[in-house]
Amino acid sequence: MTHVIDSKTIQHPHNHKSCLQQALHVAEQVCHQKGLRLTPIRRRILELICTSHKAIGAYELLDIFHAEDAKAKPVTIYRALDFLMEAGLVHKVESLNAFIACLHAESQHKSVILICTQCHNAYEMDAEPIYEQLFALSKSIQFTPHYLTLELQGICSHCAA
Amino acid sequence: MTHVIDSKTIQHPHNHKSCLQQALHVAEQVCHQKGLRLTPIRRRILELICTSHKAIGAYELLDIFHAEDAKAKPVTIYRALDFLMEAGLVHKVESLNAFIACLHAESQHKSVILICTQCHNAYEMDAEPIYEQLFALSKSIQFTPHYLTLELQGICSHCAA
DNA sequence: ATTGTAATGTAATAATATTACAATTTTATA
DNA sequence: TATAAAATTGTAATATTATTACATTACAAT
Repeated sequence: MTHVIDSKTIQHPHNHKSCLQQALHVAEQVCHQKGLRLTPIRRRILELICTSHKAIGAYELLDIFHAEDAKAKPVTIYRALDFLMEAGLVHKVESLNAFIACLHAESQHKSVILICTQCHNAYEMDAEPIYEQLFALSKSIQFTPHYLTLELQGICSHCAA
Repeated sequence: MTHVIDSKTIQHPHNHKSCLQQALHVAEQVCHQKGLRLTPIRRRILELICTSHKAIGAYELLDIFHAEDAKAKPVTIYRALDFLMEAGLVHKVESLNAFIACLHAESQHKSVILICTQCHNAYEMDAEPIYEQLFALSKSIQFTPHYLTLELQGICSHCAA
């Protein structure tokens, strides 16, 4: 598998096609199980997000999708994103105002998002113990926890090497 | 101390004036120590942020500040915010695109921001052990950690009661 | 006093996200 | 199968958040 490399868009070696297949397969299953409709637009937006290992912005998605479907408008993308996030298939990276696919959508969502500030790749790592501790800590001061935003910026192993 | 209460702006009892004095005093110290200039604009913006226990948006700040200084433009606010964040006096709440004053600016910044989704108050709680664990965890997979975004949404004790 | 640096003024615009309402498609069921 | 209800998509407009570029002023160091 070859990768296009430039200063702004570094792709580390990775079997991209299979992780896309895997993600879409899981998405189908999750939606079927939850009685949700993974329509062509929604499926395609998910595909586009999966195809990038960087967090991708709504208007980047729009640029790509609009080339395939001239009717697409900002709200087309945001609706699809809302659906995909609601379904747990996509996460918003708040510190980037951008979106990543959730590669373990079928199970828990107690993860930290690792963001490389050099190559801009972003990926999730399980962090359930962190959630447990923070939730416990917050309950100890009578704060009822609902949703945790947990994003770590740094330099990934590929870029450090 | 009396408080104005409405459905959108709940103020829990709190000695606001003293925490404002305290924050400004610390800000002066921090800036002096670091050789930074807390100009009137910067000081006033910090004051406005401190005066709210909710995270406050840049354009909310602009509305208030513009009434006092008709020359104020968006970039006036963003410059002051950049300075205050750089100085460690203010934090951006990424999940709200809004800003809070750091009430322990003189010491460490390893905290979690607790955001009440009912009254919208936001405050920091020390979470150093969480930082240590996450940093250790990320290093164990050769990810070099630089900056952590840690924000917990939920219901505060006042609102739960 | 002079000069370099930092801060502010001013205008324009970019980037991100939402609202409102109409049209169409899908689903459920009469 | 006809049809009503619900969900999805189309379309336009606009709101919200943030930045860039360049001119001017104030400050600090010599």
